Amino acid sequence: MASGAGRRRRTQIHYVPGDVPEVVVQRLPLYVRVLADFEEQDMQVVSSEKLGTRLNMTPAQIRKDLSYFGRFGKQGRGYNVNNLVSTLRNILGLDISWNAAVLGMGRLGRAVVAYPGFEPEGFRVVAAFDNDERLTGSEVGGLRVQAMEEIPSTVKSRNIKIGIVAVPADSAQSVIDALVKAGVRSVLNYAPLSPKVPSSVKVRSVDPVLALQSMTYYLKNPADVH
Amino acid sequence: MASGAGRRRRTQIHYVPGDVPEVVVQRLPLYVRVLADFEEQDMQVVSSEKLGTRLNMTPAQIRKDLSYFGRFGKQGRGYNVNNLVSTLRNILGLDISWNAAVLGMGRLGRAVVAYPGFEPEGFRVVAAFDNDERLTGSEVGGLRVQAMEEIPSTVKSRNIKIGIVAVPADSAQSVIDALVKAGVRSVLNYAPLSPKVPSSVKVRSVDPVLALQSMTYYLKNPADVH
DNA sequence: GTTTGTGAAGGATTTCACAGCA
DNA sequence: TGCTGTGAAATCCTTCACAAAC
Repeated sequence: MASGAGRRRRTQIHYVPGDVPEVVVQRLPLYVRVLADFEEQDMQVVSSEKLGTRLNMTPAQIRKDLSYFGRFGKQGRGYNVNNLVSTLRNILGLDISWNAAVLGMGRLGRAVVAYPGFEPEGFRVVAAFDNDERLTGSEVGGLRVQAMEEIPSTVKSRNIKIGIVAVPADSAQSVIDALVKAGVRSVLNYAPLSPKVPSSVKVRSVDPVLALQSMTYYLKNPADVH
Repeated sequence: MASGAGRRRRTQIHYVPGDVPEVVVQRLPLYVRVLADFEEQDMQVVSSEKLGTRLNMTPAQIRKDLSYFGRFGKQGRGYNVNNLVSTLRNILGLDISWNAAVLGMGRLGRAVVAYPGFEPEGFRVVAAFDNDERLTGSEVGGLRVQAMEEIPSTVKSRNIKIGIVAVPADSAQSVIDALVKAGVRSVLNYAPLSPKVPSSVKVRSVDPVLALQSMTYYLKNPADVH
């Protein structure tokens, strides 16, 4: 122990996970995304002002968000792009890759398996499940489709930490229950329902229809100001 | 004027759109969804308690949300399922159908055009756009792929109110600018960026990668309590 | 007895504004 | 001078708790 003496130690200190508001955690990936873009453009340093402009957020919010995790900036200069992006990736666990299973091999599940956007971000779809016996045993995107009964063993053997649920609404809860029982604590849910999970499990739902249905309110009631 | 005398008039009164918090509007479609399900099961009446159980929300929040729009319940009984679902549909503008255009005919855009979940909810994809000349003129899901230059005229002639953006990140902003210029005020964005739009325009982004990237935080830092 | 609708309280999140540092 | 980090203030959102209604 007795950590590094070096020069001035400035970064990496505090951050007690439990103290960080969930909204803040949900914004961190946005920061990572623009920072990665700035990095690609060989930008060395960036201010909260510039990040805010790019993300349509106030600079104060960005500074406050980052302050939950440490002190990463330099007064008068801003943030070192490379440092900040790699620190945030580390905080979020994006510096390692995560194995996921896709549940449901219908139209949507197949699209998810074929989706090329996960792999480059470190998410690997390593298993595919479906309850239809006409599908189990067949291949989808290089994966053998397995029966749901195999969830517990495969989750363990393949070190699966994330379940991506693409089954119909009426079977989603039972599939999620099975995932949770098998130890999965992160669920990306494409089914149109609000699943019940223990508080130790995170669910994020992706639902374009819900998104549309709240926008029509504003189409119907054009706000005078907003 | 001098509105209905009848018996007691209870419902449908107030609601000044500008006063309703956006979070509340975003939850209304959730209520519509469960109510529609209850309706299908021939349930006549439902309490905020039951709705809350189904949605993992407190009954108080549901009652408060609904109270922004009127007084729809009966003390001691609850809400009439049929009434409430149709009132909420009306408030949200879900009692009419909306025309949408899909922009970008790559893998994702094609999937969106083929997606069977929009039509039954009253969202019609009536136009498809792409800038690649090898695609324009061809057919995708029964739609002729049009060049982006045709956005203004087609938005008007086909009464398009919603743009669904499925182009790469680097062309998304310009496509959205074109939509906005053409009068579109609702954008469903699949591209990985935070687009800039005037405050009169609503954007909702669908991004499974962002959703995953914030869940890994909790995988990495299992909360003691939460 | 049950459940709504809602002021008031409480909690969470955002923004302000400025001391302090580069 | 320029910009961060952060307490304090302001705003926003949720929950409480209870009178009123059925």
